[in-house]
Amino acid sequence: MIRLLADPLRAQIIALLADGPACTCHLVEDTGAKQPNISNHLRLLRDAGLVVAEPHGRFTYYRLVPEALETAAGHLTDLARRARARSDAPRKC
Amino acid sequence: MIRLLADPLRAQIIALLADGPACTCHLVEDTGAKQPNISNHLRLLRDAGLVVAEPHGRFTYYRLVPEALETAAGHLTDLARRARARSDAPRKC
DNA sequence: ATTTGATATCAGCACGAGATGATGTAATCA
DNA sequence: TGATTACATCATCTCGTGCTGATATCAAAT
Repeated sequence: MIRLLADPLRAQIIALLADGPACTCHLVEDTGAKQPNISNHLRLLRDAGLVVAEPHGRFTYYRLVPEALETAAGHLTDLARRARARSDAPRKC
Repeated sequence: MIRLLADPLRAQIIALLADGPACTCHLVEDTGAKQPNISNHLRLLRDAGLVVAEPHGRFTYYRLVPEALETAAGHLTDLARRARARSDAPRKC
């Protein structure tokens, strides 16, 4: 799921959504990317549970799911913790 | 830098290194990937400061840098925190 | 000194992911 | 109803990135 955070445009979308829910047109305007492109990325983020879509009339608001980001963060923190704990246990060749 | 954690093979390398420092041959053996491939990935991880190389004779031990992972984790946690704080401030269309 | 083994580097290729244009759908407004 | 707006989906193309084979380097072993 961290894989999704790698793409620059997706990272920008997530950063924008961190400032509060926004609809597709906002993201298109702010990023300068074409609308189908944004929609494609939003679909991936939605499928991964990183964002949720909230239809409001003909607008679709997208909202970040903090828990998903925290799960990813926890994964990285755990790797760091394990690395520290086993830092003095190199494998033998 | 999170970009580097996206690739599956690099993620596997990092997971292996979280169990303690290991040399290239270990990673080649454990992942089943070809040696030049592993070396290429290690180079990228090294350039990004995610791992450090420690030459021991003709072996090269690689060690995870926990601080780098924690920095990435902190970035994600911060995004989650901001998203929570501004969750009820949707932009107007 | 020669060989062997571990690793790094380089050039070329192949494949997949992102970008785009065209089109479809649904909701609002005239 | 027809027109317009916001968004989603589809087909296609391009281009970057990872993978590989060949080769170079350097250290230990013989």
